[in-house]
Amino acid sequence: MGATIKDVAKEAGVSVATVSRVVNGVPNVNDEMKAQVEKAIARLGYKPNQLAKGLKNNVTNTIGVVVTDISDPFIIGVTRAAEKILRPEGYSLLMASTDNDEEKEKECIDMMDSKCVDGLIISPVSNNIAALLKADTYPVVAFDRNTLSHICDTVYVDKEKAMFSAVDYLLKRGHTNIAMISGEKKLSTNFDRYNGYLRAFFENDQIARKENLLFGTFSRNYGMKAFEKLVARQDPPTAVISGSATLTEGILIQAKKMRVRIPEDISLISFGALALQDLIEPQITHSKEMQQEIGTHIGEMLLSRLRRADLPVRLKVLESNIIEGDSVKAINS
Amino acid sequence: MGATIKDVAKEAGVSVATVSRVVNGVPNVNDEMKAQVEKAIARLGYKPNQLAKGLKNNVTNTIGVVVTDISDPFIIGVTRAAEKILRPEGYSLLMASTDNDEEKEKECIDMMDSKCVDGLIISPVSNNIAALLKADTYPVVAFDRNTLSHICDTVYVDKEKAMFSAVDYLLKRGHTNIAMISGEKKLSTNFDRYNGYLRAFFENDQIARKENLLFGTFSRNYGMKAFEKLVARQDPPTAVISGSATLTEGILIQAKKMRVRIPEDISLISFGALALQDLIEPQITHSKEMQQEIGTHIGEMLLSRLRRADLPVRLKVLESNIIEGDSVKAINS
DNA sequence: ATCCATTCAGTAAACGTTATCTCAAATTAT
DNA sequence: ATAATTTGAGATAACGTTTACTGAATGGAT
Repeated sequence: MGATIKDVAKEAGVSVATVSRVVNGVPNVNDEMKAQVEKAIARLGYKPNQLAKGLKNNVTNTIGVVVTDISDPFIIGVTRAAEKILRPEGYSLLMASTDNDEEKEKECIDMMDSKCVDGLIISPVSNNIAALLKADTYPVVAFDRNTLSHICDTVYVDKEKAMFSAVDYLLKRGHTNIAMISGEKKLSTNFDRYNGYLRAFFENDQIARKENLLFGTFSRNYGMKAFEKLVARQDPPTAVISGSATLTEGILIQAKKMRVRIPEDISLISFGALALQDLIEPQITHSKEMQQEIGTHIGEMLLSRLRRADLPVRLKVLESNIIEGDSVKAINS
Repeated sequence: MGATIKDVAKEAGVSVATVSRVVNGVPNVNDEMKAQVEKAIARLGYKPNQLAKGLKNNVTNTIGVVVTDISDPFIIGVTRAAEKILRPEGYSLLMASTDNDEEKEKECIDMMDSKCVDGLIISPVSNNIAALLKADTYPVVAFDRNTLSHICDTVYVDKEKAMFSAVDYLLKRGHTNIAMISGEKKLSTNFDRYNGYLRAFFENDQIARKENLLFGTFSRNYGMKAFEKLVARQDPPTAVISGSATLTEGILIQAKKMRVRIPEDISLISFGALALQDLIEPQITHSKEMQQEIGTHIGEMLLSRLRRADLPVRLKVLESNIIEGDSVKAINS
């Protein structure tokens, strides 16, 4: 334990109230005394205890971040962008991974709550945490899911539309046997993808086949396994849409291993670019992940709500375009 | 604010002391009363306020992580591995990026201090933060630097040896014009690289040239710039050693752009593998980064010291081998 | 010279816990 | 039946802050 306010008071020969006033820049304190206190503070290296401050003032200058995995590249990109906004305002980030486990997610939220964070950034797993998250009590910003958009501020990319665009793009180029490989089925973001997929088929007067929709986890491993399974089918798809950059990595590794050429044998569209896009053949046609934009919006939404709690609940929907590469082959007759 | 211990006491018709006893599993409390209190807790959804607990007990169950950039892949890998060890023990991570700025680093440490973290994980920037970091007051584990190894527990990879191995490997294959591209010159990890580089030349009876040592930042951008500069020289190096995976990415991108073939035109060894190693031609000869091992050791060291403060200061040195790929061409006569 | 504002600094209660100290009641030993 | 011990639960101080309240001293207006 470092020096406390009491030590400073004694050292400077004043009361603790005076020290507190000096520290917090409250007016009505004599210049001479102020100088004396400041000298004592410097001498003792006094730093106010944020725990005590938090207890008294209900302010911790800490923002909780509850996500599936703090080492997921997409999550990190988002978090880092949010940190860039929040740190200059004095906030630091308390991070916890849920590993896509609803039980752990509940624990994380409870923990954040009992550590009295000033706000929370969350990409929810469970579909019924609305009750847990007392979003009316403190600022909460959700991202990458839209299940909470009526409860708390939310920023997400319109995945329905992005998926629609991707499927439409493929259908227009003659593909109809189009597989989609994505993460956990229960996530709203995957329900959106599903809807976009169906709508594109519907609008193009084509029939979607349910065995072309593969859900697993957003991991390199699942990308490999799912792709392997697809290729082994009697009627392998002519095109695959990958739900995340991590999945795409797995798909590409597996394709290389099985000597499946992209796009000659199978076309590919990815949600999210690869970290090393520039070095890889072919360039992958993809829909932008927009980590920066998402993180920045999260930071700004949180700040504005920290300043004014009575704002209406906001929903920021970002749109993602398809960036063309060379991973799609047209197979029109 | 949720319910406090007082509310629970009132609800259950007992004193706060009794509630506290129930919550903390202190014996000597009547079963009937205990049941009553537990019911009240459930009814009110009471969760102990960690701020108050921390103030009273000097325990926050929070570990600070002070690193150059929380979005650096190496740092994240390490942090995530440490989290895997620490979370099950009830600790969460408070993270802050220093951006390699000594001033910011000081602020981060002060902040962690005033937020009363139970321990600190740090990869220091400044060479004289020993005074700041009261490592005798609370557990500190440093990594990726060895400047603090006499002050606090440290885990790092022997970069001197790794660099020696890399340079030796190249010299033995006929290279003598060997460039090294690395990050910030002031970091101890780069001084170690420098020493390893020189020792390899010395032991092989070769002369090292100072213009072959390039220091900048651990970023993709610097990798590109530095490589461009090297290639443009009158006597471009026949081999390049890259100080990190991020730098290697930049180097490869630049090489492709300039149509420099690896290893035909220039050989390459990288500190750290690429995320997509498997997809890239050629396979890059590299020295393992060992994020997992580092993070795990950090977590374990921290835990053991949290349990026993009086352990001697420990230094865990990991060794990294060269993994051969196809990015080095022998040029022996 | 008296009164009223002002300015400044100290006292103490409060934030939500825990733990020590009491003390009453219940149990055991005589 | 009484004394000695054990058990169970309440009151309260303390952790390090902030802030409303109190009050002394100064200064200006009458």
